[in-house]
Amino acid sequence: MEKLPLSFYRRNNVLQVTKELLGKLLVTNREGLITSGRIVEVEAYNGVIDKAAHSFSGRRTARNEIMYADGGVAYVFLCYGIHYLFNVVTNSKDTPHAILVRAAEPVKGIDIMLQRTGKEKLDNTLTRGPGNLSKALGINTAHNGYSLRGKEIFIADDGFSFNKKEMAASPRIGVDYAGKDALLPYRFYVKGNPFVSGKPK
DNA sequence: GAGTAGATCCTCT
DNA sequence: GAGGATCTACTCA
Repeated sequence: MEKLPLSFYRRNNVLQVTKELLGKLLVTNREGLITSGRIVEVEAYNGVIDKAAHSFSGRRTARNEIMYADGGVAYVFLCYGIHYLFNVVTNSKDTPHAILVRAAEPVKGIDIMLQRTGKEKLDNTLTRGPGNLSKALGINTAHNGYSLRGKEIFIADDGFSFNKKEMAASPRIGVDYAGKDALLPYRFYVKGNPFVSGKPK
């Protein structure tokens, strides 16, 4: 199992990187507790020209500052006061591309994830949707800016990949405020996977 | 099964 | 002071 190299994240085509994240393993290691999931749903946020992105038109604030960093770090923010959303920053410095990881299939540490989410047994709600995923993996704003090749949180390739026929694209979820950019097919997911969230329009 | 309200808090205007 | 890259539970049918 290999951690993805920085060159994977620092390419300039965020859509390509987004597609290639499907099937990779997202791993967290909190105080020795290792949990991981296979990524089955992601969304691309295309820098300054994407109205749905926090970085639209070059907006740069304390919150989204990390989007302007070199690719290969985590961007975590709190949404609706309740949910932490985990993003992968891509491309190079000053180009604020990011990928929202929306869902993963539990692989390791399922009992730990159940404990964190207060669930009794594994079902498809454990890591379905960005809020649940972060909760199960123990991700919060403390991880903002962390390297994705670090000890506590990283993304790895274990040689597995989904068949192209199993993947599909659709508009993104929950970004209706973005006008016509809300219609862009920037969401990629694995067809028929029970952990994939949302209802594409 | 579909539709809606409520939770809850940080960030930006 | 408003609202958000969400989720769940509850209503009504």
